[in-house]
Parts: sequence; C-alpha cells; structure tokens
Amino acid sequence: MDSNAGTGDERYPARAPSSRRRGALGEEVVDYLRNLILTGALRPGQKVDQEAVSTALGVSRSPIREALVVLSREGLIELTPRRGASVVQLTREDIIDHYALFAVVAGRAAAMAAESLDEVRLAELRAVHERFTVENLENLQQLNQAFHRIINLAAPRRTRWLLGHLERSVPANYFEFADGWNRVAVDHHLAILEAIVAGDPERARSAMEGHLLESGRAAAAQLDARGFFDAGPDQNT
Amino acid sequence: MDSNAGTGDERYPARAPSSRRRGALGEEVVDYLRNLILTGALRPGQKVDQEAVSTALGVSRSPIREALVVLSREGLIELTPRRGASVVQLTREDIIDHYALFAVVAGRAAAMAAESLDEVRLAELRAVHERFTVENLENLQQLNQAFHRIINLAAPRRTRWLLGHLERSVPANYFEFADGWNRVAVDHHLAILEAIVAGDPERARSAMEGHLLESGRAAAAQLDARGFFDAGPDQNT
DNA sequence: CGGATGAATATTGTATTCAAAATCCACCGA
DNA sequence: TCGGTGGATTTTGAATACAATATTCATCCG
Repeated sequence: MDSNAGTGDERYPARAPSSRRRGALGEEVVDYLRNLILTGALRPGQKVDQEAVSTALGVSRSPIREALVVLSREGLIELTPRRGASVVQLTREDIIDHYALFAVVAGRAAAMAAESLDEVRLAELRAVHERFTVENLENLQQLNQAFHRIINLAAPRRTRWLLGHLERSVPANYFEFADGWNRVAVDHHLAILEAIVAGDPERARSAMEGHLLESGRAAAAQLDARGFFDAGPDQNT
Repeated sequence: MDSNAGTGDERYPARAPSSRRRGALGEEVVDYLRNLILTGALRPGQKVDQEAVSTALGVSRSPIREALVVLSREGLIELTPRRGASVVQLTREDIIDHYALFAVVAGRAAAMAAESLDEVRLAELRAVHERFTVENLENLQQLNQAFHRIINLAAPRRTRWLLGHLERSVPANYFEFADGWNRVAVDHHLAILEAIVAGDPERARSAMEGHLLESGRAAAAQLDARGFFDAGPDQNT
C-alpha cells in the first residue's frame, strides 16, 4: 500500500529505547499506546497491529500483548479473541459519564478530607492553590494534580486506587486547561478549599462534584473542537 | 522441600484443560487465580509462582503473565518488577471502602433507573424480585445479580463498565448470602424496587446506597468469621 | 560461633518460534 | 460484470528458548 515504506509504519512513531530498564517494558508500552489513543493519533475503530508497534518501539511482541490486555481493561481498546485489538469509539456520553463517576468518587474523597485533614496538609493545599492562581500556563496540569492528590490522601486505599484509574483512562488531561478553563478551575478549587478548611464535608463534596461535572463538560467541548468524536475517517478495519 | 512432590504444587489445584478455546486462555487463568485469592486459598503476602501455576493448569507461562497483569490492575496482587507477584493483603477497611464505592456508583445507576426504566424492564425486575423472595438458597447469587443487572442497564456505558469491575474484584460474591443475610437483602431490594417503580430517583439512590453499605458490613463480617483478614500465616516470602 | 562472600540454582522478563486461524487475492463460473 | 471458491499470505495466540536478575546455600574469615 505504500511502496517506499520498508518496515516502519508511520502510524506508530518510533521511540528511543529510553531508560529501558528491564521489568517495566510493559508499562512503557501502555503509556505509549494510551497517549496515541487519547490524543487521537490512533482513530477509533482502527486496528492495533502488534507487529507494527513492536518494530516501532524496538521490543518484542510479548510486552505489547501485556499492554493490550491492560488497555482493554481500561476500556480504551477492544480485544476480540483472534481478531486482535481495535481502538474503542469514545462518545461524548462516555466522557460526560466518566467525569460523573469521577465526581461521585472524588466527592467522597473531598468529604473525608473536610473531616480529617490536619493543619500540615491544609497548609500544603493552600500553598498549591496559591501557586495555581498565579502560575502561567506551564505546569497548571501538575499543580492541578497536586491539589487533587492532597485531597485524595484523606481517602482510604481502595478509593485512592480507583481515583488513580479514573484519572488515567480519559483524554483531556491533555487539553483541559486550554481556553479560559483555568480561570474557572481556580474558582472551583477555591470553593473546595474553603469548604475543606471550614470542615464542612457536605459542602466539600458538592463543590468537588460540581467541579468535576463541569470539568467533564469542558473536556467534552475541547475534544469536540478537536474532532475527537468524529467517526474515524480512515478506519482501515 | 517436599520429597514426594514430583512436579505438582499442592497450593495450586490442577484443573482439566476444559473447553480450552484458543484465544481466551488468559481469561481462564484470571478466573482461576481470582478464585484462589478471593476464597482465601492463596493467602495475602504469598508469592504467586508462575511456573507452578503454569504446570497446574497445563499451559505455558505466557497466559499466566497476562493474567497477573490483569489481577494487578484489579488490585488483587502486587507486581514488583523483577521479584514477581504476591497476593495483596486486603483489610476490613478495604472491603468497607470498596462497597462504599460500589454504593455511590450503583446509587447513580439506580437513580437513572428510576427515571428511565420502561414497563417491560419494570416487569422483569418485579419478576426477578418475586423469585428472589421465595427461592431457596441455590441460585440466590444469580437472582441477585440479575436484579442488579436490570437496574444497571439504565446507566450509561462507562458506568456499567465500572460496575462490572467493582463487582468482580471483591470477595463475598462467594459467601454473601450465608446466615440470614438473604432476608435482609429481600427487604432492601423491595425498597429499591418500590422507589424505582415510583419514579423517585433520590429515594432509589439512597435505597441502593444503603443496601450496598450494609452489604459491605455483612461481607466484612463474613470474611472476618472465615479468618480472611488474619495475617497470612505461612507467607513464605 | 556469627556474619559476609560468592558460586550454584531458580525465577523472572523478553525474545523467538511454531501452529492455528483469519485475511487477502487471483481465478472460476454464472 | 459480479459473486463465490480455494489456496497463499498475514496475523494472532501460545509455547519454547534465552538472558538478566534474584535467591539460596555452602564456605571462609573474623
């Protein structure tokens, strides 16, 4: 189909062996593929060719297969018994729904934070929020994560575990802070912070829920603008 | 360490090749190991020997590794880079927390069910509940799942997906209906059913949440009685 | 007698090989 | 021309092979 393409497949950008520490190859492949999917480089419906990924990354198919299993459990690809893996078509409804789930779980964490955060953590939270309000767009994503992470520390293990999963397996981490969204996020964070400082669990919960529901809408809008939801055009199988 | 043991390892009960349909070996191993873990046959902290599982099931290590990756994502085992897999120590808090998460997510589904279930589904729900009240202990587990599944149909895709995960990765499916718990469950289900029939989302949500929070307590009690939480005694590594 | 050291062994992570199944493609007949 | 048929090719799933690391155990030194 492409005469001058020897072995390289341009759908899968090659990547340097990186640290290539033995024992974490699978994880590396998971991150690689997740990025391709969530940024839209791999279109929905498209088949994921094990051999192609293998040569692109310069590793054997074993770690690739492990990665595909993980991604199928995350709901990003579909694994059909002997027909291989293909990228799942995420819809607006999926994104909204995902953030709604995020909202109820993170709301739970926020309520617990309002009840149990000690002064040290509160100070950290304030400090992070402070930087979040002034910082320029560079590490907004990082500060945002730091803010939420401190709150999540108040939640028990299983809840933290689920929040981690929910955070990873959705696009938008990637673009969320474009437009004026960071302004809105600052206000939301402030409301959450105040409720936690006040030790009011229910207010913290609803502030967090509201924040994430709106984040969902913002993320959906962003993705929409980028054509993420358009049916995969060149879905060769 | 055991002179007469040739190759078989008694920690891992052998299992017939079963259907052994090509393409689903990994899943088969996941189920096998999950059962061993959730029933307590594999104690927390214990190491999972790939070779031993491999010979016990009569398959190569490839599907075993895939299964281990899946289980680590479910939080049932811990995967340390080149030191292998070991069973996670689940605590009472984990179980309670897990059911609390289950509660908020299933509550969401119940609320949506109250808003959108049509007459056909309602009839199904009633029928299942009817059988649930009279049936003797045999297929209570199945009827319970059927009840919840009908409700979950009202939830959007991502929520259904998460509920599936939450349902699978916890013990207690196994024992939940011992004691007089089924009597209590019948009452709970009735309350949920009535709220849904009445089309009252908030009542449905809180009924479902209450049901699962209490289920969590019951499950924790059951597991406690079975010594599930006792620190693994013979945790050879 | 106790702890460190290093070779022997075992176990893991990754690559490679092999068999089964799916896909592709040229040919045939209507 | 179109659709079906059968064999070649590709791709997957599982098994095996190999290399790196971890673990064990006996020995040596204090």
